[in-house]
Amino acid sequence: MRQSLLFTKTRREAPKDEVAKNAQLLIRGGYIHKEMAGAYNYLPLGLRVFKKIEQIIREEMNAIGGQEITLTALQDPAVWKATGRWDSATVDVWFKTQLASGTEVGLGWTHEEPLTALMREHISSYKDLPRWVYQFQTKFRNEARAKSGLLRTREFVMKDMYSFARTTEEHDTLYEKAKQAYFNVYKRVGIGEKTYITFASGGAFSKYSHEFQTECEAGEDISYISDGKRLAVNKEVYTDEVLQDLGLEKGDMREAKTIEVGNIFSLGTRFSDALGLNYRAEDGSEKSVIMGCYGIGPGRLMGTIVEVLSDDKGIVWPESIAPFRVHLVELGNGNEDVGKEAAELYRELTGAGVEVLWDDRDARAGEKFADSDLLGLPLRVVVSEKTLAAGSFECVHRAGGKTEHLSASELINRLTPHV
RNA sequence: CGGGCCGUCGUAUACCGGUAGUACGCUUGCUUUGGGAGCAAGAUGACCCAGUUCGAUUCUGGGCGGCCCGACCA
Repeated sequence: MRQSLLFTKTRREAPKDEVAKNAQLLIRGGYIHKEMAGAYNYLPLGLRVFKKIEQIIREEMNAIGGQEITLTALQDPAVWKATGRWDSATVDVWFKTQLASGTEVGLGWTHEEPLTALMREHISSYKDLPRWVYQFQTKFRNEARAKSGLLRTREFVMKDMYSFARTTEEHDTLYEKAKQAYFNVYKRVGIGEKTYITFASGGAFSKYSHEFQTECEAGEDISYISDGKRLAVNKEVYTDEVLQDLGLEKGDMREAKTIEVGNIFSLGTRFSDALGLNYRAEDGSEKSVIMGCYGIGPGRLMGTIVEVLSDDKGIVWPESIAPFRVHLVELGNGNEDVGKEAAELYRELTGAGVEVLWDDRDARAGEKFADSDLLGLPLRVVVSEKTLAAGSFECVHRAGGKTEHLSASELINRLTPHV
């Protein structure tokens, strides 16, 4: 797309009320806009990144058999009362409101209850299991303190998946598959190396839950990482007993700040029993469905990626989630030939299926380069009188800064898959 | 939820109990053109409500909003 038509603009300075690096850079780049504390709007560039992250997650969930749905944000208190999670003393993040009639409703902060109730209509036999269901849906959580930009907000989209199994053994195989799918997601969005599966409190339903924690100074959590075994233990359960249970030695663990980028739980029959989600087994007996839940917030993931990968000049997007792969920077200074060359290259690249942001603005080189660094697209291709004279384009990789001089065909060859 | 700090053009900042200044951005013109240009001319601002005062953006109180530390965080 032509940058001159993009309605968002970059800013030289970050707003004073944002301290978190992810919020500062994303706001300066025009990716997001803060609506209020803990609530951010996604602007064109930010939405493109968000959608790409969402799509990667979607592909990985589909790969293990997930079926996508969308549940409502408006929640009927009845199902929550059945599980004891309607009371605000028990769950302090509820946003509650009323219908015009005075009937109380809640804004969903998670969806075990409504989905479990819904599945009663569709699961009645062992033949109906196992199943995976997931959604990308807006959650509302009345956090006492929103903070750290996209890392902790009051309104956010979450991919929440739920598994339904016949037995704990079957559940365990589903759970392991989900773990692998999650690893795939972190790897594909560029933070695989810094993300560790982490043992955390299992709550009332099982001994442990698993978190995916990404090592980062901006993190709210403290984890103890075993580099040798590539796993971690959340500080909340870091005891001698747990270490022994997991076969870990205190001396092999190092402390680090981490961001929780995913969390998966075994739910057992906590919800199926409370809401009556049962199935008829082969022997005719009535049994409870064994459930699991699996969450990732694409927005928090986006914030984490900015925290982990950006440098002092701006954002550094991995190719898989960059809003565009190529930043075509035209330094024309009114030279018509440069403009023509840029237009031609833009046509060729987009024709080859490469996403290009074309900086066709009437601005000086310094400003364009600074903006380009800030926006952080993976490859900057400069077209100018210089490159015209040289007969090749200057291509600079945002990550690492490597510069190459390539012809149009070499560039297209590089950017498109070979058949 | 406890504690602290803060609220001034679009953004970032300054000063002041008596005409609110600067930088970037924006508009117009000229020059400039490979790392956030220069000159000239413009437009745009005190969160809300009360109180003190001849006069409040400034002082006091309350409200609303924001950030930070802590607590909390299926």
